[in-house]
Amino acid sequence: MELNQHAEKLANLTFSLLANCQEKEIRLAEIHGLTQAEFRCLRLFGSDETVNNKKIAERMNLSPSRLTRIIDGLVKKEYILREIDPNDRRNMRVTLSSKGQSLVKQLNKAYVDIHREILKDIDPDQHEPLTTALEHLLEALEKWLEKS
Amino acid sequence: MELNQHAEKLANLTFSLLANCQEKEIRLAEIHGLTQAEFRCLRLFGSDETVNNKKIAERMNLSPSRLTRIIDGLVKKEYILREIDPNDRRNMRVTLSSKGQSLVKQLNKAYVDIHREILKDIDPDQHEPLTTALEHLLEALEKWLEKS
DNA sequence: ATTAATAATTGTTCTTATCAAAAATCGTTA
DNA sequence: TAACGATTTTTGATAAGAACAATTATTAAT
Repeated sequence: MELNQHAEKLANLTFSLLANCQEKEIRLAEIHGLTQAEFRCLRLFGSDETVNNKKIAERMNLSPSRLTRIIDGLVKKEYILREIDPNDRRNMRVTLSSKGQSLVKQLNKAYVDIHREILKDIDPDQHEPLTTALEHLLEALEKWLEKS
Repeated sequence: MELNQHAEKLANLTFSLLANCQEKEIRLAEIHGLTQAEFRCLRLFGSDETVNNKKIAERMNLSPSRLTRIIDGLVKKEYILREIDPNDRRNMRVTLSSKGQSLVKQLNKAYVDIHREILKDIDPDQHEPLTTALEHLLEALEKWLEKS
């Protein structure tokens, strides 16, 4: 009864949130002259991390071949560097260029700024419960995805 | 200080939630033999609503021409009916077939079921704060999108 | 009665993404 | 050490997703 109503409300909320978050990502990517895929790819880089093509593909849930082209674009735009891994010449060592690093830093900052603005519209007493509840939600969601 | 940390945490959370929710939608669509677009389209139908092509396109943030093809698919799969609006013969009256209605009902039920399962993993005391906080988050997000 | 405006469709084109095949390299084992 | 199998990336072909422009059918307005 209570549970059902909350479940229903939660379902509608996540549905709307999903749509709005997607819209937000599109806007942010546009602002920086990147495609959504490029934006997501950069966003998944730790600022001074070195990974190979396949790892990124797994993180992004895309095929390696798709990743090759996305990285092609980011290399052409000079946001990332791609060189053969000397330890295993089958691998590509993909890293952020300095230009890429500063953009990622800027993107992360903008991303956090937006959420700070959003938090400003919410009663500070609710900040803590909001984040912890969302953590639980994420955890539960991941668990559901695993078993299905 | 406090605000910054919460903003950062919230940014990471919504980022991960977005990815997981997208994955969840993909899974659900697959289960029912629908494309993501078709799934989203059906999900946007009130169970006994009648709308025209353009309205749906606006709701889904897609072009009318794209919508024509999506609806083509759903008509072929016999989930919806499409007929000329007698009041204004330029319009198409798009409605759910009985088959479509039961599917939508089923989809909604499954959607709520998932969230009920998720809520089961969360302390009941947190259900109320979670939903209200999410409502605020959604509101604030919409406000941000409007002004940008 | 003609012109302007609106809704849907069709054809074309671009982007996004996958798959299969090829090329390069590595590890293992006969 | 030569050969075979496995792995990583890339390339080419192809399918699906989406937008845009042009077309058709209809309505509204002057």
